[in-house]
Amino acid sequence: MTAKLIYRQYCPLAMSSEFLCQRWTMLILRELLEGSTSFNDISRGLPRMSRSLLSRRLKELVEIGVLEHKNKNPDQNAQYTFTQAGKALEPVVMIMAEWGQKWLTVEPSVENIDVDLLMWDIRRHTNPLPFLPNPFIVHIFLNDVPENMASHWLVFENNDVDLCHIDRNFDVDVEIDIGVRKLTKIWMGWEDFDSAINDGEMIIEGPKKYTKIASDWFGQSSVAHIKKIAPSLRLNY
Amino acid sequence: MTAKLIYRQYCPLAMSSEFLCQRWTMLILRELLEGSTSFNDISRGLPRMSRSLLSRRLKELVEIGVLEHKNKNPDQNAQYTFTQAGKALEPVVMIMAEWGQKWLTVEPSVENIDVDLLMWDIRRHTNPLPFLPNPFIVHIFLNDVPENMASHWLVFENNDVDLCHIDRNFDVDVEIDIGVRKLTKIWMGWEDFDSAINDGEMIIEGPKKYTKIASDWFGQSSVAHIKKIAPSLRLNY
DNA sequence: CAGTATCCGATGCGATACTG
DNA sequence: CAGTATCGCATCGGATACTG
Repeated sequence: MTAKLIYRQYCPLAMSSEFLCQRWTMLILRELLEGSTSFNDISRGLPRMSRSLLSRRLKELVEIGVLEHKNKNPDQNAQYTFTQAGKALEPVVMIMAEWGQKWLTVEPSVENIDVDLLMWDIRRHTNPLPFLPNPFIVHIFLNDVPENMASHWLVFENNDVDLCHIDRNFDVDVEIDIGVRKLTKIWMGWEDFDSAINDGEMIIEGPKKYTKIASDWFGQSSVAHIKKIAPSLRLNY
Repeated sequence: MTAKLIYRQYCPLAMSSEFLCQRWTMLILRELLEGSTSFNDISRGLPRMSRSLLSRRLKELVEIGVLEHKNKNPDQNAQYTFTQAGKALEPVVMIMAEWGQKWLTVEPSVENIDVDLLMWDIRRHTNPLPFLPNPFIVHIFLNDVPENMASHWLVFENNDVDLCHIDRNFDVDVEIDIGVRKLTKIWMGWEDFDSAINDGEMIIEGPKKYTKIASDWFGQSSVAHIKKIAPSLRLNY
């Protein structure tokens, strides 16, 4: 490793931690696991990380042998992918995420939600079901953020889903009206999709055949299936 | 948390990482899992960590709710123990350790072994078998370190094992002569106990009924059972 | 033994600006 | 799009000294 070693123990946890527990490293691995491969996509998932630091971390991970950097010479399609050893880190990332999902309070994290990050995150977990029309347009209106950040369109097309922030005069199929914190909680599995509709905090309009299975095509976070512990037992990190 | 938040994402991996991936924190958890509960014992397992930082980290972990601090008022037997949430971190620690055990090269870590740390680590995994005499004294002589650090005695007594650095004129039952790096490798499961004896790098003397089952009472690291990948595939962290 | 307060120096990191 | 170099400051953490 290019960086200086801190722990210098023969214990494998210490060795792993020397680089895995560097700032941002676990989250970079998460981005890769979520499917991002390009520098800009990874960066988009880590908006509070400086690009220069991301560059350094990726380089370290490549040097160590966790990642590979392909197509870096031709100026097209450069991408970071896991090596075999890197792929083996998936359970490490997942189990740490699952622990957090189960044990941590959510209140601090839903203050000051980064809207773009949330929508980016949602998009990559949507399910372009064959049953849906092509294209299938969903307009999400966030009713509690500044107007210029409120509208987002999910464009299900050709078995893929695009995210758009500008109104292209879409022929909208389904309209969703919701607060950004509520949306986060639903997407994370912290609150129930249907009960949000029933209590009126989420308004969803469109042909019933699409709205009634909205939770299917909308998707959820990859840890949404992990149940949280009772609120009184949750930790305030 | 008293410290400032870095990631500020609603992602549970990010939330967990806010404190789990602080410097030294994973290793503190390891110490607790290895059975240490007192400040000094924990510190002994982390010789390169300053006590003031350990103090701060423990305080943070207590504040978050991962640890409890018992008996801190009376000046006796103060101890740190896991809460329910903290105990649930065991798989997180283990899986990260197991990944390291499987995938990382060992060469950097066996340069400059901290002898006291190794012996401390060995002691807490020894097995005081009922079959052994009481007391049962093992003298370990490290043949490649400065003379004043070479001798260590394991004292199996009353179903417990003590570690001693001073010759108390012990009535030694078993004598072990070995290099410190070789000892580390055997203890970590990186090399085989018996083959080390056969190739002469480890000399063990005493009644055959004790020496032939030496690997049983000597014990091994808690990740020694995880097999390493082929050397050519290992990562240089 | 079981910590804690203070001090100050190293370095990690973000901001900015730049290249191909 | 895909990074990299430089600069300067904030903060992290080690050393030291101290307390109960």
